[in-house]
Amino acid sequence: MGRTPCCDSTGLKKGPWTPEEDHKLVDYIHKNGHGNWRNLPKNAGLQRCGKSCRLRWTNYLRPDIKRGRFSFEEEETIIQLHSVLGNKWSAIATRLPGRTDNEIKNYWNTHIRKRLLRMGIDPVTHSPRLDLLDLSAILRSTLYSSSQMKVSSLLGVQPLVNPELLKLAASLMSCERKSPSFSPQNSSPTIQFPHEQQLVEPTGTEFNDEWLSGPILPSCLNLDANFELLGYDYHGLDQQELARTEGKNKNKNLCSPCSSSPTQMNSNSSNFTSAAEDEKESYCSQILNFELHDIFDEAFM
DNA sequence: AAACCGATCAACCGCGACAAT
DNA sequence: CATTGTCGCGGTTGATCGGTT
Repeated sequence: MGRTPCCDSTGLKKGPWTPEEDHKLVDYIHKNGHGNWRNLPKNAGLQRCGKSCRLRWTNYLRPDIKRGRFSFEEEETIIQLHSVLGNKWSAIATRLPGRTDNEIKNYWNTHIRKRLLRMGIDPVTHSPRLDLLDLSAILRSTLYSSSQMKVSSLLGVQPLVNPELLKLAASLMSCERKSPSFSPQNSSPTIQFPHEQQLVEPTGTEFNDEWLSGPILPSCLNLDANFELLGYDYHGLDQQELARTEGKNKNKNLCSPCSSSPTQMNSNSSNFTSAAEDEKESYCSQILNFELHDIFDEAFM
């Protein structure tokens, strides 16, 4: 590329638009259409670059723009689409009539992203941030129980903890240790549950205090097998775009634990109040907890 | 009242895609 | 095929505002 940006010309105004400039731009586009953005400012009598005019029009002055807070359904749609399309804000915007890509992007970064993080959901992968879960507590009790296993067997009673739990924990640890530089871009690990994989029996050298006190859960867990069951509604998505996006997102976990059919929730189209946001957060947390319980139930029982 | 801080969002910038030459 | 020009996208910035200290 390397060509000069269109705004290089000196003397062109930058910064916030005045009502007069807005009026000029709207008036010109209503009469002539925008046509060539590069020539538009000159023809419209604006001291702006075409790029600035296009942005002002598409993000602010367009008559079909819906302003105001995002509705419950809109936010849910954004989360669902983001889990499929990633940061394809323009693609997401085409499915939200009246909303611009810029508006959606801002809303994502200022509201949704933070809420997902608070809920322990990775806003990039839409999967639970298992690195935040405190498995150390589980492991401590497991370790304690494992030491009792021999005693239990000697006594002829069943151990209190499913030994598979211990195996899985060991597997998780070795996963973390083997790939400390793991990133979603260079790998697509999927957790292998005990019935699917030969697990390494923990030995005395593998379990130590460092493990129990350090960051416990590997970031390489991928629970997509379970989260796919949440069932996205892909209806209405352009299949070509999906295919294109899947190429870029193939290493990501394309699911959203806090998605659901809008009808399952409060279907009022009311805008969010802080209370409503709390309600939504709570709702999503419940789903997340539910799913996590399912996962661990399935894995350990 | 003033300073500080975080949230919000309009606007900018750089770059890639694609069409035209 | 290479170069040039335009458009649009996504990341980032910075002005503004409201709340808190």
